[in-house]
Amino acid sequence: MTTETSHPSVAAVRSTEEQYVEVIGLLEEQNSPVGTAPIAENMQLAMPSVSEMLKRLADKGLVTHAPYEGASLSEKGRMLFANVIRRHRLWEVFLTQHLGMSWHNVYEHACRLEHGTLEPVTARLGSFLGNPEYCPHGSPIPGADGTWPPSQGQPLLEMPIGSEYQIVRILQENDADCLTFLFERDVMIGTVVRLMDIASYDGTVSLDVSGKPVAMGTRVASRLRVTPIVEMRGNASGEST
Amino acid sequence: MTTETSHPSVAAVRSTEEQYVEVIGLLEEQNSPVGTAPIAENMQLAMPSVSEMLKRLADKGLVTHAPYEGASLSEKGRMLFANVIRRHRLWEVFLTQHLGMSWHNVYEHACRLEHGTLEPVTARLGSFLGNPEYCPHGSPIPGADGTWPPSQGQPLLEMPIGSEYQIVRILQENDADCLTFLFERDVMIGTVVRLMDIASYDGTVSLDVSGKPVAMGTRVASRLRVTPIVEMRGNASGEST
DNA sequence: TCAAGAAATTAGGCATTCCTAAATCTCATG
DNA sequence: CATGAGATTTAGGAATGCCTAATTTCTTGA
Repeated sequence: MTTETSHPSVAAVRSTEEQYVEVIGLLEEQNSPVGTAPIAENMQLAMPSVSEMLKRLADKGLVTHAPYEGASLSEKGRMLFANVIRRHRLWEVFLTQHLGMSWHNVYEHACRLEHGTLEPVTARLGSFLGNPEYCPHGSPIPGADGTWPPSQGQPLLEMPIGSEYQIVRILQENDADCLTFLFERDVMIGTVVRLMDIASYDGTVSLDVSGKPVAMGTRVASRLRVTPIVEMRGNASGEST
Repeated sequence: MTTETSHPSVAAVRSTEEQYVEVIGLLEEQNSPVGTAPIAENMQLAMPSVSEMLKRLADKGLVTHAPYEGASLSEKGRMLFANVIRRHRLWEVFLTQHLGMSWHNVYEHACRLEHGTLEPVTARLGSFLGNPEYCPHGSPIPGADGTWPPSQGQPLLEMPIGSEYQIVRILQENDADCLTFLFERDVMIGTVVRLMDIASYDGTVSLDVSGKPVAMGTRVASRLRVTPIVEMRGNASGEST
């Protein structure tokens, strides 16, 4: 903190590095440290490319990385991560709320915009949007100071069968195919679903989405985060469209 | 037009190439073809870097370039140019009108955003902004089809002395120092100025900006484009702030 | 315990895009 | 028409960031 940069987005941080930090940070939310393979798969790169870059990120102090043991974001890396995610998710909010784009395909566009967004624009974009705390997929948006709003929702698969829940978050928002799958079945943030069954054989999950049956595998279902809905007789709640 | 891309922003056009095309296109508005030196100066690069890239842009069919004779955008290059400028200036409008940024420093930010903006976002951003025809510096914004609105204004220096004019365009909006110079003297789009004098000795231009005298050299003054104001007695017109 | 097999790294290359230094071309002018 | 200044290109090299192929390390089950 001597003559160092105060805003990670401004200084000598290459756009490629930001992308790596973003992916590593997101993967680390699932399990840490992150191996080379998941990063390579996520970024559609060959493993040696990732291996090499991890070394360079470690040199820059953005990650800690002992060979054969995966990578974790350093303190500096986590600060950059929060900043990148903030930019990313603010753009997602802009793209959906103001440009009318659909939540299931804004990830890629936000990804492209985030790396060209310097701090003055980030700050003003935040104000313009009303400093939202959650992105269109329900994930938290770090504040300008790097603090995270609480994560919302509990895993749908851990909830008792038979009750109704409102979807408040869909994880792994960078998996476009998964989001499209859900989008086409009207499963999105705010949707009220009733958990009908989790098949003991292969784990297939059956939902009722405002009267329509929807089935999905555990891989998809495990990404849904919900809050319980208080059951009211005679009114199945009114947030379907 | 066989299996080619229809939108230049999407396909195999590198962001670096877009920047070169943008600079070449802008410089070509002053005089064509454009030499290696002005490009290098504008992009803050060494001349061999430009020379080499011009060869590569020529290979890609974006410019025509015979050695020692400067470069001009090809048809394909002009299409890309219009598209890049469209994205650039739409972002400038967004940054000033919606994020409240000042017209004199949005160029750089728009420059960073433009290269990450794919067609769906460009189209929706255009609609969101009401498909404006002019950027905050008064330059025309090409439409989605690549057609340009007419250029506005006439050179201030070609106007008769003593009359009032409204500034409708400031050229070379990528020259931040020049824009700041003007900004600090309240000379901007919409400002009404009276042309007081053009010194025959060194060409220094004297203006009256709502009662305040403002002097500037020809290099700056030659970038101002104005429309005449019909003189009305007893009302010096009311657009100063 | 030990040998697949999976995961990760090293080795060696390539494309992009920049640089400095040196050579070359153009053009105005004496 | 020769020449020197200035513009431009060529030559040679470096950093980034990706690749394939080969090697090394880790893990796990027989």
